[in-house]
Amino acid sequence: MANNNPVTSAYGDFFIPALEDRPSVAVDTIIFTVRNKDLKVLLIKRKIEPFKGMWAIPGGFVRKGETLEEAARRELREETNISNIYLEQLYTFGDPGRDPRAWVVTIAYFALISSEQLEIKADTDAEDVDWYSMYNLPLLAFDHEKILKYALERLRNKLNYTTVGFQLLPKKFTLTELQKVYEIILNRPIDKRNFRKKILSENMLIELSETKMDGVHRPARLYEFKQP
Amino acid sequence: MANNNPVTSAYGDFFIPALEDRPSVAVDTIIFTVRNKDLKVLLIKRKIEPFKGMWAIPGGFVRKGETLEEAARRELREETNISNIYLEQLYTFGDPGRDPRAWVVTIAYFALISSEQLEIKADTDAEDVDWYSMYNLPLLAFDHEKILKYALERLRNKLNYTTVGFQLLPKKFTLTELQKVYEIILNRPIDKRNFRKKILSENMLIELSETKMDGVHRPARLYEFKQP
DNA sequence: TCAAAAGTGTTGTGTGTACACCCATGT
DNA sequence: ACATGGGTGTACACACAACACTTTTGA
Repeated sequence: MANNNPVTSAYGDFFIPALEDRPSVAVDTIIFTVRNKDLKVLLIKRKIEPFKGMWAIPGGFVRKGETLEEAARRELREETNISNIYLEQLYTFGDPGRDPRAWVVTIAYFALISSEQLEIKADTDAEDVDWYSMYNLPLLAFDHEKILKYALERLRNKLNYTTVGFQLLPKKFTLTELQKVYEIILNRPIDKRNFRKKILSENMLIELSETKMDGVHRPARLYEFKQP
Repeated sequence: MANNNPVTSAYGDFFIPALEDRPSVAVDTIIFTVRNKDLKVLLIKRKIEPFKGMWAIPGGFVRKGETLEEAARRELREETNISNIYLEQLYTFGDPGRDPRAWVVTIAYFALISSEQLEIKADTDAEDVDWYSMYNLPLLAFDHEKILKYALERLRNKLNYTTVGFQLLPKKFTLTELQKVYEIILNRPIDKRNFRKKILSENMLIELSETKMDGVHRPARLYEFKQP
């Protein structure tokens, strides 16, 4: 195919770009969880240049025949043991210089997993994969710091008008546990009475008859999220 | 290069997909404007198969060395005469079947232009390019109906917590004109007193000393948006 | 009886909504 | 003087924020 291929409207006249004028397309997935009173993100340590020794968001190239979301879910299964988790498209990053080796357009997704689902796949080298606090990030490769900041912003916004918060908890949880998730993500204390009033007024929770003992004090009522 | 190329983590081991395993990457831009008491979108009539005779969102392939937004702005300049307009990334669509000819991943943008900027480029064939009401769309090619619906939803949401509404008006405008923009996009009537109270309380407007006469009635005060 | 977290109500403040009349203009 | 859209204020409902004490448990 000629090198100087005409590139014009995709849907008017259809001159598809020459093979060598196409970017590679990847998906990167920011995997959030809440553990140890901290908001954690899964990162992978780079063993090769560029950015050798720095940390990166897990990702991989999209394969022929896959939807973008399928690619993200496949990568997630490869990094962790879990399928069927909350996943949402975040933003697409395509600046030509963002990967010094090649032109890579990345569709970023973010995933939320609960502490009960939390289990890194055995066959990934423990040295290379780790959870980092969003409030204490290591040096990040590529434009990944920008991507993480954007993901956190989106997560915080979504907390206020959706039910994403429940995705970070096991099936049964106490209201205090839910409140802690909100406090950790928003990084500020929340009033207990106001929080309970608001959450319960939304009618998204089923009050169970069970309680949970967690130390030398009054047991806490357990709840379930209404639509699993 | 071998046909059976390993495809793995983009940022761990780096095996970039073979040239023939890469999608083409396009940007499509939904161009909104408000005119004739209607929310309009710019569409292009397809002259070839597939979807010949149906209408499509303007778009084109991203070129080497461009950012995604630059590609969207370049396409916009090619379709219309205007640069320097409001542009925002919407969502990325990449289902393998969405274009029957080839694997095309499209990053959708949406643009807002004011009626004073509104001018379709002379060299585009008038038969093929037209403004359509969002409330009375023609048959759309590809997955473009889905994309337009998503864009409208985003625009409506943004109206409530941002200042995007001003992008659809000329520099100087009356409060009634601004209210009409809101009513047309949200597709419902708004109370005049409440609307004015809310808009003015946001302190985003400069009250000019000029007024605008528009018929046989009291002239209306003109305003400007604070940060152009 | 003590420590520790669970659980519970009231009040003030701000925001959204409903609603009706006078004003300035040209004919 | 009349038709037309411009311009204005008040009252109610609801959401959010501030704030302190009692309950249940195990040691």
